Amino acid sequence: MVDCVDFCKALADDTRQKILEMLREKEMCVSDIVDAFDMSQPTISHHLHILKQFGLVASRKEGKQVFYTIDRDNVVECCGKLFAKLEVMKEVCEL
Amino acid sequence: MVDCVDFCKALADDTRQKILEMLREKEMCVSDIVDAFDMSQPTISHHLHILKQFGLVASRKEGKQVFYTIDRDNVVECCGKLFAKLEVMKEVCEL
DNA sequence: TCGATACATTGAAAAGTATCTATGCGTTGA
DNA sequence: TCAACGCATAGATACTTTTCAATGTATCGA
Repeated sequence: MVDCVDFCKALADDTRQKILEMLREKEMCVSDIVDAFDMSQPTISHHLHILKQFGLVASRKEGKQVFYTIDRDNVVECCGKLFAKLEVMKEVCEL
Repeated sequence: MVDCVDFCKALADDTRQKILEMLREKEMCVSDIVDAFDMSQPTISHHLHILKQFGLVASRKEGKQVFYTIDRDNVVECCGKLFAKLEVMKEVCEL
């Protein structure tokens, strides 16, 4: 679905990688994520938008809050594509 | 060695991903790579510099030419780190 | 219905990146 | 020794990205 370059662009930012790490653990709403960073809410929303646009996260609205989760299936698929492209699948899986 | 964000930044460009794909096959000198793109030689050198800086490729000088190769060990290590960070190692290796 | 809350969007400024032309530097062959 | 070749570096420009303050929108409770 998403191509490898876009996938890497989505990951090419420290804040976004940290957000993804947090979402590994559990679903989180925007304000929870904002609290974990020293950044404004619009900035976090911007990063969430990029992550969603490239399919790395999904969102769900519940009342006033919007909850984000990792779209694990798509992340797995993109990682697979990337590894195949770099021809390192075998070696990485042997790590 | 190289952190996950830098690794992704190095990969977050179409030209650089294509260069890496070409280098999967065989070692190549700069002018060979330049010939494969519709871009100036300095632009390609710029991309090679980024790939090298972040440890994705290595270079070797031979006379007037500089040959580039994938630094496969480091790429594998970075991919492993990234997968671990995203906690998708298991799923990707089952693809 | 109104104010407050949670989040998204807009617009602008600053920083970063990709690309080019021009130039520099090392190597080779004449 | 000099010209040509292969590549890197420098400097400039255009584009993209990150960030913020301000504002908009939907939802909830009073």
